[in-house]
Amino acid sequence: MTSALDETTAQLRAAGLSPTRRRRLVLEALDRRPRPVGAHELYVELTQQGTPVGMSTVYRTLTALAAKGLLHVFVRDGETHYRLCAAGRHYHLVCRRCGLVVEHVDEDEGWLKRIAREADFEADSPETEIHGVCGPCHRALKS
Amino acid sequence: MTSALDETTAQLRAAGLSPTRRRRLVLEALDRRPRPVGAHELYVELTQQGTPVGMSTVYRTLTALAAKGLLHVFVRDGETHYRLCAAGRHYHLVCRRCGLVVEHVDEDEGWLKRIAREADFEADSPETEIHGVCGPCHRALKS
DNA sequence: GTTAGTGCAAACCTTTTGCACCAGG
DNA sequence: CCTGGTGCAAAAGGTTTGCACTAAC
Repeated sequence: MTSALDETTAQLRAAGLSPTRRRRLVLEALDRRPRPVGAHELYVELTQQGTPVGMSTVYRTLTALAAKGLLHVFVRDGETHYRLCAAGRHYHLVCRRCGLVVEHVDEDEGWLKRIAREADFEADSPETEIHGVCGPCHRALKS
Repeated sequence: MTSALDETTAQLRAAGLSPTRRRRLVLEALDRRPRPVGAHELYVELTQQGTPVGMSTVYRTLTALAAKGLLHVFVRDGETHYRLCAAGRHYHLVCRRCGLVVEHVDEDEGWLKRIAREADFEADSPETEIHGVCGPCHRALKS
């Protein structure tokens, strides 16, 4: 069966993008990644894996997917990185050492609302970024 | 009296940077800004105000001040922006419309610690970023 | 066949760097 | 003097764009 392929196809359709070969390959590559990827790295991966893609296609696809809300965007060392995102309210914990991003769902839904109210903000995007060092990296640094 | 000048001088010395004319001017310009400024904008401001400065000096000064912890760094539309920062634990609320950044001190010190613990992170930098729309912008958008 | 997608190369923009000059102690 | 700061111009990324070609319905 071709469920993986079908799934990316469905995702693209749901986003209102025609499911072309390149787009599916980009989405599949993203699907395998635990942490945000830069356009160039993705380009190299797809090219080496025997799928020639133009840089512009990579950029255009990533931009389109992000605009549709399928990807989260992170900036790391002056380079934009993208990662598949879960829907719904959650926070992002970003490791500044290895770049890992953990999506954490907080049970205490009221916290963000309270902060926003106190600061006179509409915190419409719950994708709050918390920066630090992930557990594995922290333990590696201590040793 | 020249207290303003003295103050930037003191800030620079405290940061371990010799208080040159250019650096003081950069710091003073930042002091007048409620929201993060990009290097180019700062360059234009200083130049128009009759103080010729090289772009490289602006960049080098901003980088140095940020490295010393005197400035917070934000990325907006692919351009790095800098703002004088308060010391101590606080969150940043960033308006995606006007770029305003509000520093909010939360009384509930435990929240961040709890999130970090649950996600196995060391949230060493309390300068968490919350994105949204500030009150004035939100009201402007509704009208 | 018509419309959307793609590749290439050039352009763009922000930021960094090399090097000669300058300033301040 | 001598060291660090500065300016200029060039280079270095990363990203976008114009245009001709291709592919999919």
